[in-house]
Amino acid sequence: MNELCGALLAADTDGFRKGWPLRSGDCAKLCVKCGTAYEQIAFCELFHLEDTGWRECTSCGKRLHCGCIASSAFIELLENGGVNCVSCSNSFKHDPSTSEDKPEECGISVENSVEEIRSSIKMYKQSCDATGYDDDASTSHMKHEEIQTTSMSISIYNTGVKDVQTELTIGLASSSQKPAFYPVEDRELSKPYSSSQHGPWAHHILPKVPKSGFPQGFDANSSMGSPIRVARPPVEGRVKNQLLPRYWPRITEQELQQISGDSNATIVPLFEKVLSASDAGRIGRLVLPKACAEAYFPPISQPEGLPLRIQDIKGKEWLFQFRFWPNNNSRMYVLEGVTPCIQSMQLKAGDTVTFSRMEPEGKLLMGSRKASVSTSVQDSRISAMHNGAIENLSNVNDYSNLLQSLKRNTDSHLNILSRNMNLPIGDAKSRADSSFQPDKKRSRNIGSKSKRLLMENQDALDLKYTWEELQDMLNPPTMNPSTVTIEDHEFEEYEEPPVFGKGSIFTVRLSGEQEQWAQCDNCSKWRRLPVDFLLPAKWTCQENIWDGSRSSCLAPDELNPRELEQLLGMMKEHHKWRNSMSHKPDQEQGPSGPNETEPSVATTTKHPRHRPGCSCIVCSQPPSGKGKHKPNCTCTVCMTVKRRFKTLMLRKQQRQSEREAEIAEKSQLKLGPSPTNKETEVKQSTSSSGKAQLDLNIDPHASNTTHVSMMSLLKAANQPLETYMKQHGLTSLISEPQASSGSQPLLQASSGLTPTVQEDEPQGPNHNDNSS
DNA sequence: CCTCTGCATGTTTAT
DNA sequence: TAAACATGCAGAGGA
Repeated sequence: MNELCGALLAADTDGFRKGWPLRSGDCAKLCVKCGTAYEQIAFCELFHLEDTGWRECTSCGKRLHCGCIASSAFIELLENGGVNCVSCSNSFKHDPSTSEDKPEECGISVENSVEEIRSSIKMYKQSCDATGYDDDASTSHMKHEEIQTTSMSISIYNTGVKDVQTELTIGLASSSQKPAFYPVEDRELSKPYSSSQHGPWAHHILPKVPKSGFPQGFDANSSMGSPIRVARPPVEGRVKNQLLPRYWPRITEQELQQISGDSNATIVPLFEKVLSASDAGRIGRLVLPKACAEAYFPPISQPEGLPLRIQDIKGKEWLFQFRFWPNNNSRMYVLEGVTPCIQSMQLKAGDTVTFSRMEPEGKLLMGSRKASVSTSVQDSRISAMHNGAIENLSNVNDYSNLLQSLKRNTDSHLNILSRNMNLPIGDAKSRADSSFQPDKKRSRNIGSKSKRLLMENQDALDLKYTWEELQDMLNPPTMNPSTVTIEDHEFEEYEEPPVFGKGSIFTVRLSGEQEQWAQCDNCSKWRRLPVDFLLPAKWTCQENIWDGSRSSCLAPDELNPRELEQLLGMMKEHHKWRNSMSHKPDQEQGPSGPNETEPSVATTTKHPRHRPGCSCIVCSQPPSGKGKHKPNCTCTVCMTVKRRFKTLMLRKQQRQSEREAEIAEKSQLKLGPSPTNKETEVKQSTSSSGKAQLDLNIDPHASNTTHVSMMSLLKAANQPLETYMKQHGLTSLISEPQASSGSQPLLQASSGLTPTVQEDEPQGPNHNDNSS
């Protein structure tokens, strides 16, 4: 039976398609011609139920039959032990012991009292009277005597609360005479999924539109911003299933008016598609969603297809070739010859083309929407939210949070985009706009299909963060680590995970002063920071404690556009340089540091993985000479050094204890010949080298230390590092042999302006020698 | 050599 | 895992 449903319901009969929200195939599951009931309800008039339209009984696993059950009220009922399916009227009383449903028993079917239902219906009717909304369409199908069950959705506007749409879903189970009423006005707002997938406007289910335009009672100039109609397109023709939401037309009032012009024609939005790079490219082929093509365009049996006339919003008629390619036993529909039209509309990848149909003549119409419209609408809605314009929404806080989260994500995305693409934030925003899609699918994976839109050139690819760079962004947790040994490798173990620090840019002024630049996560302005400041994952102007005049997002940017461009250019060069370094791992740069091609970004000269701000033990070492930190300095760098130094001391003591225990054990046993000195040496060397692979804190003096008490170590660890080093005649935390071996010399940046840094990583085979 | 055309293929998404 | 879709690509044809 199901296979007939879509086609039959598509018929313009009995007013089924007169009402906008209640359209054939939406909630109705009866053929309007024959009255046959169909069990499958692909959709309810609730939005976003396509993935929850079927719901299994939590006890028996039996599938219930109405999309309405996805509403929170219904789920609640379900969880309370049972529910009447508004589709088949069967009630399910769950018996977990038998895992069998008992249709003959009525479960908790309806929570709303009859009075509540009547009241709501009355409210609905009053609303219809007040707004002129004609409910014929919603009720006409009820005239069918054969109808046993159905459900309908009613959208009510301005029912006492300004700009708030109250959406009611009424399920009628006529056979059992048990109407089920589910107020679901909170549902959309409380479901992050909804908005993340379809944008914050997605919950607007607009009632019917007599012609073009929005229903009476809907304030197009309201603080809700530009009204966008998001409606599932009609189910008709050969479409077997509902279209994917991403193709649902989001038509603005302005667009509707543009399309319809002065005519009295009714505009039926069909579908829309975000242009891919291929679509917008010169090849002139627009790939049509299969379901849309088969649903709304003329049927074609030959690959050659047929010419199709489509009128744009300016009234200009375009002739395209609508055809298909055989593809994997399927078809791929394309509209050929769209380049002139695309160019005429000045569309590019990321923009959206919309397809509508003018009724009654059935002429196909083509509209477009620049990608930025979506964002601006979103923003306007956000600002509306912030203005409290819809504060009466019951779940406004959640919704607002959601929107702000969305915006944050967007901004964050823009920041990354700006950073990665070497673009001013405005340009990045522009590009992001072109790819911004509120669909869950797209937001879920920015780097997927939209990647092709975002990263169009090699430069952008070059600017992706490398794994090493990401490592640099890992800020160490604040807790002291414990040390675990796994297969001879020692690891610092933190209770808290490391966090990603924010990326930043390091520069050196002509005066020799080092600078770090970071971008505010709120306003995207670049702020100057101390070079040794470890950026957290998120950083805003408010945290700019070093420059009171720029500790607010309102403060002007310190960089003019040209300087910003230079800064980003430096970053780009820096990336390139680092990439080239990463491709030549064995090739060390000379002691003079970076070559001519290296930008003036201050980095270590020997190891591209390190830079000022890096938290590794080497980079954390306070700079010697000029700018040396004070012994009691509590800056992040010094604290990190102290912490690691303490770890080092503890580990040294532990190792010494182990060694002593081992010797004691051997001397006790005396069972076999003692290993020769050489063997012992080899053994220790092997063991040590094994650990040294990952040990950042090897103290070369450990082997010379005969006995160190824990207390003395702790004492040493707590005293200023300089004091300790002075007492032990140390000039560096790195071993003297290491420092003098020539394989890992102390290095200065070419400019001599970066902090003294040393490698803390194994650098090839020689590394083991240094630590043994 | 360039463009067009049709198909193939890899990627992403839905089920 | 299958379907949908974006895009690559080889061959044909024309400038």
